[in-house]
Amino acid sequence: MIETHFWEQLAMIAQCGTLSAAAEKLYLTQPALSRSMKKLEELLGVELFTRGKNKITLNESGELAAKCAVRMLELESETVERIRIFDRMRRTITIGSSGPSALSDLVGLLSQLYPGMAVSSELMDEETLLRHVRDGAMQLAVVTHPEDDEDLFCMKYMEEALYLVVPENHELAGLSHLYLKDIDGYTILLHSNIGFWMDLCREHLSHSRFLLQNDFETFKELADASDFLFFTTSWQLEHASHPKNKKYLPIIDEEANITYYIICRKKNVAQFGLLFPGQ
Amino acid sequence: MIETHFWEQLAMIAQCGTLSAAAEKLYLTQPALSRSMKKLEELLGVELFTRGKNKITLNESGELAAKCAVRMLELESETVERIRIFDRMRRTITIGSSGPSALSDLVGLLSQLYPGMAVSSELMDEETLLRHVRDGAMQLAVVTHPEDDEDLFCMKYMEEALYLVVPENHELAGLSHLYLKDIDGYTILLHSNIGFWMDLCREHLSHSRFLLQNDFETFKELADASDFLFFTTSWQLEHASHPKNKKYLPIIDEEANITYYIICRKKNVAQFGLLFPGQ
DNA sequence: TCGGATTACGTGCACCGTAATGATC
DNA sequence: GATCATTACGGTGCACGTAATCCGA
Repeated sequence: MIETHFWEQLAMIAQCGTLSAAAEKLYLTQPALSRSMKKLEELLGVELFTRGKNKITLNESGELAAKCAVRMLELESETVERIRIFDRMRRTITIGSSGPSALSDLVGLLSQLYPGMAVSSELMDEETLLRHVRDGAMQLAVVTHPEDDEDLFCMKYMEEALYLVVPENHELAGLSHLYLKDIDGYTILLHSNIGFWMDLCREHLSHSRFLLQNDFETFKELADASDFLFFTTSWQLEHASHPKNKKYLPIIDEEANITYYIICRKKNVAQFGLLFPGQ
Repeated sequence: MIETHFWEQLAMIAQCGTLSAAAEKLYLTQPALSRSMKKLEELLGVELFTRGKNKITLNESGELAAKCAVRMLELESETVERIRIFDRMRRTITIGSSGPSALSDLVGLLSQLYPGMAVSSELMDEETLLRHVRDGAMQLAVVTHPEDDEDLFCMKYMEEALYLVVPENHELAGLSHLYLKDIDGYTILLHSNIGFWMDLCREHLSHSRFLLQNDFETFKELADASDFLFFTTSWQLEHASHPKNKKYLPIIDEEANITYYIICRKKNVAQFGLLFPGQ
C-alpha cells in the first residue's frame, strides 16, 4: 500500500520538472525527496525515472504513475471535502418559513432544544418550501396553511395577528380595530423581508404607497421617530419592545390573522422528538 | 492530506466492528489503532465515532467516511496494479508468427538486440496476427506473404525450405528432390505446433496419415530412432543437430519454399531501429 | 561557478508496544 | 472474569535536515 504523500510528491515532481523545485513547494529538502522517490519505486517495484548524472526525468511508467497520482489526490481531497460537508450538514437543521416571526421563533426554539446543532434558516414562498421539504433539502418548514400529504407530517405551530401602528394623533387612532380596506391608500413604512405579508399588502393595499426598508435598524428608527404608519404583529409585540406613544390597532380581516403550521417529512419526525413531543 | 493507512484502518474497523478485531487484522495493538483514529478525526475535523465507555461505533459521518475509504483503497490498488502491468508491458516485446522457425529466430534476435526486454511470443494464424498488429496488441509479426498497407511496415525477413527426412534404406532415399504429391499417402511423423505448415500438410497430403506429437523431445527421439518419415526445414538444419544416417530431400513445390516477412505498425518502426537498420 | 542530484551521517519525533485503568457484560 | 476501549509511559525506527560530493551547463 502506497501512502498518500508519495503520490503527492510524485505529482509535484511531474508538475515542477525538477526535484529541487518540487522539494521547495513541498517544504522538503532535495535529498529527502530524492530518497522518497527511490522508496516509491521500491514499493511499486517499478522504475519511474531515468536518472542522469545531475538530472532526473519521468519515464513512461513515471508519467502514467504521475497522472494516476493526480487522479487519486483529486479523489482524496474531494472525499475529505465531502465528509466534512456531510458532517456539517448532519449537525445543522435547515428550516424555512413563509413568515419572518415564525422563522425567528422556530430558530430560537430549535437552538434551545438542540444546543449542539447549527440552524440554517431561510425565508421563501410556500411552494418552494414544500418542494424543499419533500426532496429533503430542508428538514422543517413553517407555512400558513395545513398540508395534508401522506409523506408529510403537519402540526399547528403558532398564531399571529397583524396590527397597524399609528401615531396617537392620527385620524385612525380613535378606532379600536380596522380592516385592510380601511387603510388602502395610506402611505406605509414596510420592511422588505416579510415573506407572505408582502403578498398580502400587494393584494389588499393596491392603492397604498410602501416605503420599503431593507435594514431592520433603519426601519425601527424611522418607525419610532416618524409619524408613518407601519405594521407589527402579535408575535413582535410579545418579543420586541415597541414605542409607547403609538396606538396598536388589530386588523381583523381573516387573512391578517394567521395560523402557522410546521411541516416535515414523516420519516424525519423522530429526529425532532423534542419539537414534536408525543409524536 | 490524509495518509492511506488511515483510510485502511477506518475501512477495517467498519468491516470488523470493533477496534480490537480490526487491530489484530492490521497487525496493530488496540491502543495504536485507537490513537490513530483519534488522529484521523483530528485531521478531518470530523467526529467519526460515537464512543461509549467500552464500545466504539461509527456514526453517520464515520459510515460515509468508511465507504469512501473503501472506494479510495480500491482505486489505489487498481492504480498500483495498472502501473505495474504497464511497466511490464513497456519492457516486453510481443511478437507472433505463423511459422515456428521464424518465431524462434526472431525471439533469439530480439533477445540479443534488446537484452533488457522480455519477449512474449506466440504462434498463430496470419489473419489474427495482422489484426493484433493493427490494434497494437502485438508489436511484431512474421507472416509468409508481404503485406501492403499504409499503416503497416513490411520487410523481407528470411527464407525457409521444406525437407523430407527419410531413412537411408527408404524407397525414396535415392531421389535428389521431390514434390509434395510424391509423398501423399505416406505415414508421416509430425509435430503439432508448426503453424501454417500444418495447413500445407492437410491440403497437399490428404491421403497421408500423421503421427502427431505434442512434445518436442518425444518427437525428436521418435524421429531419431524410428524409420518414420518426417519433415525438417533449412532453418532447422542450420540451427539444430540432425541425425547423419538419414537422407534430406528438398521439397521443391513453390508452397514449400517460404519467404517470411516481418510486419509492424509504421509508427512503431523507430522503436525497433536495431531490427530494421536504416529505416 | 552555479544549480541539480545523490550519498553520508546524526538527530528528533511520531508512532508503536507494554502496562495500567476504567467500564460493561 | 472476560472483553473492549482509553490513558500513560518508555523505546525505536524512520524520515528528515545538514553537509559533503559529483556532475554538467
